[in-house]
Amino acid sequence: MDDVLAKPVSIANQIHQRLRDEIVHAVLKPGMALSEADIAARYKVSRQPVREAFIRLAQEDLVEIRPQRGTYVRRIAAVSVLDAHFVRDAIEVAIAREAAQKAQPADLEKLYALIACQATASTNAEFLASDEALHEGIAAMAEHLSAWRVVHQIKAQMDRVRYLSYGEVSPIDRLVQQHREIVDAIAAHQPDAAAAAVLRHTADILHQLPELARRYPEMFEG
Amino acid sequence: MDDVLAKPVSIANQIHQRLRDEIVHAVLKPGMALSEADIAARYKVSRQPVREAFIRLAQEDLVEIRPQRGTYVRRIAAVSVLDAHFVRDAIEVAIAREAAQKAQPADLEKLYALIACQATASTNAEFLASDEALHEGIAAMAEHLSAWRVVHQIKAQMDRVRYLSYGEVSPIDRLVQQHREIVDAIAAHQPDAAAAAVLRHTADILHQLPELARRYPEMFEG
DNA sequence: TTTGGTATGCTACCATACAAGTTAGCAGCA
DNA sequence: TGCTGCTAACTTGTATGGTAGCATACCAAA
Repeated sequence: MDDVLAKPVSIANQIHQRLRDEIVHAVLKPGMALSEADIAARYKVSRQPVREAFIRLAQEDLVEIRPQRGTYVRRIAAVSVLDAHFVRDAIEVAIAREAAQKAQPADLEKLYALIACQATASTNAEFLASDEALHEGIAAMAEHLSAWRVVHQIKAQMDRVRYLSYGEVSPIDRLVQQHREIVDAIAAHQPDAAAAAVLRHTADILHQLPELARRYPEMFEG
Repeated sequence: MDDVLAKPVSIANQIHQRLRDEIVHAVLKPGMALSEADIAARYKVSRQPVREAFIRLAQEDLVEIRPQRGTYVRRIAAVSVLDAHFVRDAIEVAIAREAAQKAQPADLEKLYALIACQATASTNAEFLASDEALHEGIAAMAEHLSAWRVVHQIKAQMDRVRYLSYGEVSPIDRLVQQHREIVDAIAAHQPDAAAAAVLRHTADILHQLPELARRYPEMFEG
């Protein structure tokens, strides 16, 4: 299954993807200063493609460009996570409802395969990758892939928090079980049940938020 | 009421805003080729800020950058409009529900003022501006402004169609009436009624779509 | 007529140089 | 000691030149 955004051709695109990953995975910590010149030197390229990568990241709200001052990895705003959650819920519930109506046996098999894959995932990155693939698969089934692209972008804010919380708060088994409930409801062509299952699933991260903000205060703003 | 994205400082930002407006208002027609050099010459600036504006537009799906080939105003894909509609519905319905719960008298006055303003609008641009202000105001009341930012971006795809259809299909009076029903439901603190009103409102454009695609085939793809 | 190679002019992409603004730090003075 | 103001070292923003890739037109050969 190809990634939803696959065009790693130009240098600017490559820099963008790498920086995006590093920010989402919290390798580049919130609040950290990023200099065009520094990144350019690190990757042995000129400032120009780095600059263009920064522009993309800024539009995704992952960095903040302060003119003539510097570019900084955005701190995680609790309100942003809440709003990201709000938007994601709205879209994914709608997607799940349509998926429940359009579900085909062949598609369902793939989803269950992904869930099985999750259950045996050994690393957080591995789990989150198949997690994303699952949600994307559901969107594909509902024939709303470009709606999923919106979620994908929004999700970056939440994923930063999820990487912080790996193994600390949310047990994998529980998430896998929630996934199973979602797909079961879809397979049974029950839109309401699917919507409810999605809500239960996405609600989890919100409960973790206050604890995480307490534990990693320097990564949050406000 | 400030616009949701107000930072027209750098040349790149100014170029971006102007081009965005011209694309959304269909001054720059779908399929038209945009050259960095041409735009730079038109606005008497260098190619660099134009290029950065193109990058922003590409991320908003308003232009398509084909490396070493050219940059083109995206044709309107019917499926994109459908998906834009899908996402917008999902978010705006959720916003309306929360607005219905959090509505304050002072906020409601502003909304009714906007509706009155719409009823007397003489140009399409004027109407759409206050239309946007109304929906943004509802989002502000629901305390989900950043969710509205997502809608704002998505909406660009639909607005291009709306500008095509001015005066031809959708009578202003009808839209204003729909707005009134939405705000009435919110004022009455009835989430379900508000959601239903929003759905009725946003459904209109979908009915216009086939007719518009028939009338302006060169602006659509597929 | 059709096919294939080539020249030309276009494009976006990248590197480099310069400009303009901000900030931190330190020297010097009250 | 504490404040003021300058300087120097950053930052991003803009301009410009050169390069590689693609498309078209043209011409020659089959």
